[in-house]
Order: sequence, then C-alpha cells, then structure tokens
Amino acid sequence: MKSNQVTIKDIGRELGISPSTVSRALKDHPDISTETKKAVNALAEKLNYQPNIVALNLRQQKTNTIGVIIPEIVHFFFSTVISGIEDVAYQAGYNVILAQSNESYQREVTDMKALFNSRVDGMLLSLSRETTNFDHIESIISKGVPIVFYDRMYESPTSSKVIVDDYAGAKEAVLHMIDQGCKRIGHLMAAPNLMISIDRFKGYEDALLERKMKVNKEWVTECFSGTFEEGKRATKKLLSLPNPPDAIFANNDPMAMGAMMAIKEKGLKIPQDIAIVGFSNWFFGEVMDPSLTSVDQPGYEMGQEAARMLIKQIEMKGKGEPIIETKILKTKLIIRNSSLKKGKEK
Amino acid sequence: MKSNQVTIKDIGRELGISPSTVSRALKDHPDISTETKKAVNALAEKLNYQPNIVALNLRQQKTNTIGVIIPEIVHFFFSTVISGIEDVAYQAGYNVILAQSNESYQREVTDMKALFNSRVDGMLLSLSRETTNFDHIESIISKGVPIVFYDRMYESPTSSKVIVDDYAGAKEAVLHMIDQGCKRIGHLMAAPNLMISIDRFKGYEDALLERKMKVNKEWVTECFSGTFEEGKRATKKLLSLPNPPDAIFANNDPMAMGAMMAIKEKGLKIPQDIAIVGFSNWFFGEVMDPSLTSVDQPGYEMGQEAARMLIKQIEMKGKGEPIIETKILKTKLIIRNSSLKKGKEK
DNA sequence: GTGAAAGCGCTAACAC
DNA sequence: GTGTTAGCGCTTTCAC
Repeated sequence: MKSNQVTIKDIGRELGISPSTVSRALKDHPDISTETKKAVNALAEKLNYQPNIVALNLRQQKTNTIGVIIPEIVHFFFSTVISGIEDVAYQAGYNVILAQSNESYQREVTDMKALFNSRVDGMLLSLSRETTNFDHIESIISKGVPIVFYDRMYESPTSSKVIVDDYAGAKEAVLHMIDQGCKRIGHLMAAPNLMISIDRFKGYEDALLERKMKVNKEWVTECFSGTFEEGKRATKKLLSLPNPPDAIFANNDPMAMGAMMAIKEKGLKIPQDIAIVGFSNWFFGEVMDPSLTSVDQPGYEMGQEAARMLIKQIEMKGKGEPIIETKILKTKLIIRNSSLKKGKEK
Repeated sequence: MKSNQVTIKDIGRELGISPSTVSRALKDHPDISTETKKAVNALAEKLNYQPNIVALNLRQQKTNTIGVIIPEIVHFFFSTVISGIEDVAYQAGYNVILAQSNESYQREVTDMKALFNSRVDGMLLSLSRETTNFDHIESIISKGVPIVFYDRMYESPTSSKVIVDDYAGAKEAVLHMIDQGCKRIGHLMAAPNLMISIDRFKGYEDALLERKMKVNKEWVTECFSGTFEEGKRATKKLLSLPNPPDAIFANNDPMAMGAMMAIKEKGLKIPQDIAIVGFSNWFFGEVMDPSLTSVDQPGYEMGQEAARMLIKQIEMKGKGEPIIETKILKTKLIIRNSSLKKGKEK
C-alpha cells in the first residue's frame, strides 16, 4: 500500500505547483484558474490518484463512518436490518463498520471501545442478550458519540431508538384469528423476562378481551429458550389437554415451526383443525408452509430508519440541540392462508 | 467528537512530560522508567484515554481494516460468510467495513474505490452477478491491495480464492439418491451460463454415469432465474411427462421449495412418491420440511477461510512473495429423511 | 530515561 | 490565483 500511493504532493511536484493548489483544484475551488484545474484533473486521472481518506478523517475529525453492533449476523431479521443500514449509509456517503457481539456482553463492550477508537461518527446498537450493565454505553455517549438503538434498546433519555410495535402486531394477529372463527386460541410465549415476550403476550391478551373472550391460562405456555424444540414440546402439551386450543399464536418463528411439526405429527390439518399464526418475518413464513399466516417484522425499514436518525444526529452536531426520537415501526400481518376462515366455519 | 477527545498531549501536559514519552510509556517501551509508566497509565485510565486509531492509521500506513464486498446481505449463505469473516477478523484485531453491491456492477466499482480510498488493508470480494469487466479489480490489485475472492471469483492468477466444490457436492447427493433406490432422477438446473449451475449439473450427470444410468435430457430443466416459481413450474412440467422422474435434484433451495409445492399440490407424497434433494444451506432444509435432504454449503467456513487467507497476505506483505492459494471447500450432505430409502424400496 | 523534531496526507487560514 | 504554514494525533529517529 505504501509504494503505489499517489498523493497531491506528487501531482503538485510534477506540475510545479503547491499541494494546496492541487487540493483546491481537485475540489473545484472558485479561486483556482481553469487551466490549473484542467491540468490537475488530467494528471490526477492519468496517475489514477485516489484521495487518502484516512488523512482526511484525521484532519476533519470526522470519519464518515458509522459503527454497527449486531448481536448475530446470521439471523434473518438482523441481516435485513444490516441491509437497510447499509443502503442508507451508502446513499449518504457513509461507511459501515460491522461488529458482531455474538450476544456476549464482554464482546459488546470491546466492540464499542474499538469502534470508538476508530472514531466512528456514531453507532447503531442492538443490545446483546447478556447486557444488563450500561456503563460502557454511557461512557461512549459522554464522549459525545451519538448512538441510536435498534430493536433491543436501553432506556436512555439521550438516545434515539427504533423499535417494533410488538404489542400492536400481536393484537392484530390475534384479532384476525378470532375474526376468522378461532374460538380457543393458545399462545406460545417466549422468555417472560424479555420485553418483547411480554408485549406480545399483552397484545394477545388484549385482543381476546376486546372480543369478550376470556384468557385461559392453560393455553399459555412459557417457553424460555423460544426454540423449535420447545415450541414442539409445548404444542404437544397443549394438544393433549382435555380442551385443547383450536389455534395457536406463536411468539416467534422457530416456535411456530415447532408447533406445525407437533400438529402434523398428530395427524391434524393446518389450518382446518388448528390454525397457526406466528410472530416472524416474511422469510420463515414464505419458506415454511403456505398455511402459516405471520406477523412480519420490518427489519429493512428498521435499519433504514435507524441509519437515517443517526446520520441526522451526526450532521446536526454542534448545530443546536440533538433531536431525540423514538420510532415505533408497525408490523405487517401477512395472511397466507385464505382457507383459514373456511376451515373454521365448518 | 472534537470536544471530549483526550490525547497523549493532554496527558503529557498534565504530567509535565513530552508526548513522545507518554506514547512510549503507553506501549510499555523498555526505555521508560517504571514510575513514569505508572503515572502515565494511571492518568490515562483516569481520563479514559482512548488512542486515536485514525491518527495511527495515517502514521503507519495501515488501517487494520478489511473491506468486504458482498452481493446481497439478506441471503442466508452470504450472511453466514459475513459472520465467519467477522469472527476471524475480530480475533486478528481487524475491523470489517461492509459494502453491499446489491448485485450491481456499478455499485461494485464504486464500493471498491471507496474501500480503497479508506485504505483498507485488503478486500474480500464476491462478484456481483452483473460483473463481466474486471478492470476495477485489476486496478486495485495493481495498487498493491491484496484481494481474496470468495464464492464468485474472477480467474486472476494473482489472487487467492475460496470456493465451494459444487461438482463434488452435487455428485455425492445424486449418488446418495441412486443408492437410496431412486431410478429416474430429474434435475432443476439454474442459469446455464453460471459456473455453479454447470458444475452442479456435471456432478449430477457424472453420478448417473458412474452408476451406469443414462442421462435423460427430458428430465433436466433449465431455470434461468432459479426462483421458487420457476422451480414449481418446471416441476409441474416434469410431473406431467409420460414417464416422470421419481426424484428431483434441485440446483438451489428456492427451486427445491418450488418443487415441493408442486409435488404437494399434485397430492403426491415426499419422499415416498418423489424424493427431493436440493443444493442449499442448512437453513432452508431445517426450516422447510424434514423430508428435504440437502447439500449444505459451508458459508461460515468460507468466510473464515477467506479472512484468514487475506490477513495472512496482508501480514506477509513485503516479506517475500505473496502466497496465492485456492481453497475448495467441501459441501456436506445433510440427510434428513431416513424414510427415503424405505419409500423407494416398496 | 526523556525530549525535540519530522512526517504520515490532507485542508484551511492567512499571506501576497 | 497561488504559496506558505500550521496542525489533526500519533510514532519514531536522533539527540543529549
């Protein structure tokens, strides 16, 4: 990388002008004569001059780079988020440095420090599952680096956030199930200490109440790990009840999948015998089975929105008070099985 | 970011010593007295000093950053690759700048230029689908930036590459199908101008030949876009033949999915009536249906391997000839349906 | 054992 | 219209 570097100095020397003139010519400064500009641009082109952004960054105290900490790259939802971030960042002329916390608190701390040391202009952060201490975050904020949280946030009054409206999404889904004729709707709940589990459960509950149906505790299972296996096991349990549900609302897609397996193994038909709706993203639903209606999480939009907010904050810096926003994105109910109703009416 | 920056100068001033001494103390230089070191480290700790990597990068003409160009982030295979890259880079102390070409040639060119301008130490590149001209790549290589190709490569004698052994993976899969009793194996081929399609087709063909079966052209369909819909349509066509196949080897997972749908819609059973094996990655197979045996593509390993090779090249730079390697990763046949054989035996 | 000085590549205030 | 100078934060020779 050393050898073949062309710098403005080289251009200046060759043209018998000073580096600053070259610099100005390159950025079309009004002071510079047309001939000089032409000569400089021609030579720059010829030598294939590429500006050294590192030097620029140091000079301007700005890197045009945003750091993204993601709990797990290999996850459909998160990968859509990254994609949204990347697209917005690209358009705005920002680089994206990606760091994967792998759901580890320690790694999150290290990553944030590394990103700060690289002097990113701002960070997008989704907390690792382990994170319960927030000093590292406060520390970064106190250094004046804007942070925008996405999906998994920390209640900081000084940061913007983008989250999904889990409550509304769950409620909409369950209302839909009821309106399609489901009478006994069970719920596969995930870890009850996570906000998202609680919000989704509340949405489920409120949908039932709104339609004057009562919540049957027996039909609500708490699945800590939220995995395929747990969904399957829990569903089997539900199905073996004396008065089993005729529909299941699953907290996430692995569990919805597990439920499907359990149901199929029992020889029951979806959705005629049992309907399933899962909180998910389009991917699983698309792939799994057309019998799965699902609640789509807007990952791509979340990434875009978070990146937009962050860049706005970065570019507002020094120009007035920072704007703290909280954006709650709506989920979208994707109805894939038109026969759900028919199945329920018979 | 300006205001709260603590620099070695600040530490020096406060301690009444020069910046250079601080610098040395911080990196435990043998010349520096123990007391000075102690004082410096204590103050650095207290002020929460974080070295400015940007300055370091400029000074050392090295950024400890690798640039990754990925055709499409929201793609299971590629996201596993990114994850592998990230993990290796992290361990080696490198940052990862991510750029998404979105399968666009123009964007690939722009991205590579931007990465070069950011003075990444090396790049990992998987070509966009559109890319047929390679000048931009040669240009970067000529500037002395090492490039390692992953998955989709350009035949450059000066770059390392990591690819998947599509041929062997396909052959293994089809041999397995034959050995499980399939007699008439069809193939959903993807765009016949892509290397991967051809290699997989060859694997399919050679497996048949090796078992002294003949290749029936009627059973091989060329699906240009390789989508779900195309797989479905092609399978329908195959099934309506007077002598339809009793098994299908699909070039990729969306098509395998499409095939499954078509088969199910016909009221046929998988794998009893028709077996399916798809070239894929574990994800789709895991999610879709336990009846799908699939050829797993080692994306994570590919990412790891590519990052390792690149970092090795970066760190070897100037110390002897660069080592050009080509690594061909084996796929793994994931057999999920033990009843495939039984189904065929009856 | 420590300091002074130079320089990585670039820009911008200040000359003239 | 162009050159000179200083400096972003850091490391590293060369003095002493």
